[in-house]
Amino acid sequence: MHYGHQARILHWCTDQAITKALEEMDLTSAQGHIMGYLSHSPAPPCPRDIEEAFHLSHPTVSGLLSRLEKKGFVELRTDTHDRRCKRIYVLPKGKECHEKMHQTIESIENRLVSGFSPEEQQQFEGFLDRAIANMGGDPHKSKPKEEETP
Amino acid sequence: MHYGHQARILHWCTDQAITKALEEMDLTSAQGHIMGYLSHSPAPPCPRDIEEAFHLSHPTVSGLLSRLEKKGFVELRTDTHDRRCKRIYVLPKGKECHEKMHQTIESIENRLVSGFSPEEQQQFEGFLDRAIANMGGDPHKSKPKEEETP
DNA sequence: AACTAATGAGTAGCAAGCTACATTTTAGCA
DNA sequence: TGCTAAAATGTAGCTTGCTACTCATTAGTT
Repeated sequence: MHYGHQARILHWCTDQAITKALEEMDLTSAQGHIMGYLSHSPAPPCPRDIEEAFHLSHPTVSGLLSRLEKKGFVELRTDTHDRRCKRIYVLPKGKECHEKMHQTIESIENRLVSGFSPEEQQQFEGFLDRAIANMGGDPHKSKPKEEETP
Repeated sequence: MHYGHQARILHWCTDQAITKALEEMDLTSAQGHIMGYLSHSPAPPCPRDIEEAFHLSHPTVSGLLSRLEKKGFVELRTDTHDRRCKRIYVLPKGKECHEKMHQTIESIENRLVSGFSPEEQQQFEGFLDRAIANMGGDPHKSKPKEEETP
């Protein structure tokens, strides 16, 4: 009867592992997640896309991008068609660490469920999804079908 | 294959629920957890105990306690026998919210696993514990028997 | 008894999260 | 066309987390 605490601890030590793996690339955990997102984006996204993907607030994303820009991982340029928007371009320094980041995340995911049978992995994932749904769910993931009923 | 992300989301939305439930008591989530710990302590603990219980750093606990003291929930007094230590005393305003906090935490835990059968709850707890152990474990919980071998 | 170790707490300064407010630009409507 | 509403970003100021450093006090050693 302390699942909330367990979720907190699990998130905490997973984040520790990510932090440790990324620090040699001069990236924090939060910055690394954003770089991972950028590496899978077909077109340069705008800060708003980051906010929605990670459910973060405007100022948080703004600060993260400023620091990533200051370190030379990305560059922000105003969109030509909509001067309100900024587009996030990954610079060569940012592209260098794509593969390493991908490997890092994958190895951490594997480590988390090492010793789990395939059935247990499936059960665990199902339990997590049900618990998340019970708590209100991921607000940016649970409304994919609202446009079908105009 | 994204358990780390699920753990992050589960922790996030659980914390949202706690934050919302506590804000009418003028407590943040972090402050509420500390008040909960204090309400179960037989003797007034020192900041060091809080650090170990929540694996937080000195300055974090220092800041949290200052804010709790400024709001009138607790009072810090220097220990009579060891003048390095501070003792954390819960003031009347802090005691008022004990029961409500306890109910809040309990109802959130129940909500998290609502719809789970008793067997599923047990499995889920076991999976979480195994995943935590895989990631290195809770560093302040895994060394309880070191004093038995002097 | 005196010197050194270790321990508890505090401060400075940073990253990352938030709300609330301000600014600029676009979109839509009269 | 011009006025207002909405959208994207930015800024100010807060809480909460961290590391590195400093200070006071106790404990241990000689």
